[in-house]
Amino acid sequence: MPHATAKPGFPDPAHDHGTCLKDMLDRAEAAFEAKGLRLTPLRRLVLAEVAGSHTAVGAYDVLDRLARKEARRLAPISVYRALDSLVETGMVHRLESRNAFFACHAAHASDRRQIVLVCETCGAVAEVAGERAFGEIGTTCTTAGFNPSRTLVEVIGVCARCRHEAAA
Amino acid sequence: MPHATAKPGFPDPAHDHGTCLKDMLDRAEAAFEAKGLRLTPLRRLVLAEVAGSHTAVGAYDVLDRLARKEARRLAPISVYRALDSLVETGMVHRLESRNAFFACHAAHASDRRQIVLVCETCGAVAEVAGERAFGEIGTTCTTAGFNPSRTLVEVIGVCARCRHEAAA
DNA sequence: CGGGCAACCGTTATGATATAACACGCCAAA
DNA sequence: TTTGGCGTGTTATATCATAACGGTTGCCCG
Repeated sequence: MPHATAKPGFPDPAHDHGTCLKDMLDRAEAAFEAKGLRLTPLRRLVLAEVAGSHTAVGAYDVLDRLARKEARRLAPISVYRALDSLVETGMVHRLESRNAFFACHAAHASDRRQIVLVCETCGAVAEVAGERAFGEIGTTCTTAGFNPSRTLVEVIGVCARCRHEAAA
Repeated sequence: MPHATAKPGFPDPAHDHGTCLKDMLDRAEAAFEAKGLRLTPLRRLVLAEVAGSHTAVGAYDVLDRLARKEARRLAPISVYRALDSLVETGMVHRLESRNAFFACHAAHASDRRQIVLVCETCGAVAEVAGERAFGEIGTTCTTAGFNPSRTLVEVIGVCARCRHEAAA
């Protein structure tokens, strides 16, 4: 059973990230198509940078990395525009608590009910299904007479792997 | 029954905000004392600005308002330092999704298990108890082998009052 | 065909949010 | 009375994000 993940959410560090990335690009192709948008070379580059790791990256990180690879330096706005399109198509999410972006490896539905886990040790970001938690939040909102349009759940902590390493 | 609130969470617009503010300052006095910190004039001013409404305000909003009232202009860092101390004592929370700050009118325990509701129409911010939701999130984290240290739940939507007004 | 529209990107400039680094005064505890 | 932590001022800088305008491309549709 190759590439098995011990726990849901965080990736095994031994996983084949090349495959990971290729899958992302395939899904992106479809997602852009579905929205009548184009997955242009620029967007592809930005997506590749964001999806290059399982951590969240800032827009200017993307900018710097691309500058190194591409020899030309993009304007910040270009990166933000690319990121906007990637967020809009659901390929990338924004990590609000850090003003940063991370790739979505899950292809979840447009109604995102995912809990975002952020490891403060290794920086990895994972999404896990949060149906029950989101259900409770919805109930609480209803009780308060509040009509939610967007719900954000981000948890900062330590992932299983880092905790085990710390114990060693 | 004066000053009754129709729904928990959001304040009645007719409530006596002067009392509200005074209560805050009293609680602040105690909270700073308890942490061995001082509620200095500067911190008091910043708290008063943040607590002046039930909406979230940016650090530079505070800065601008104080500049108008005080005739001198503080450096941004001074406001941020004051805000840091207010956040540390729990008098003010940060609204991560907006890079802004709001006053905490609840005196909840240091382990904050509150859902933050943000009305996108009137800008008001309310906190409501989220025991069950936080419980579910905790369970999900455990399942994922994740050890949480800080959990953030922010819901953007429309409060009861604004919804009723929109219907009119 | 070709007019028009929407998406896309470049360029320049600016706005908004946040912190680094260093100096000094205050005050309370040793 | 020395010392050490807290609080603030000052200056400079880092980091995050968008406004406004112009030009190109691709595609739909008359």
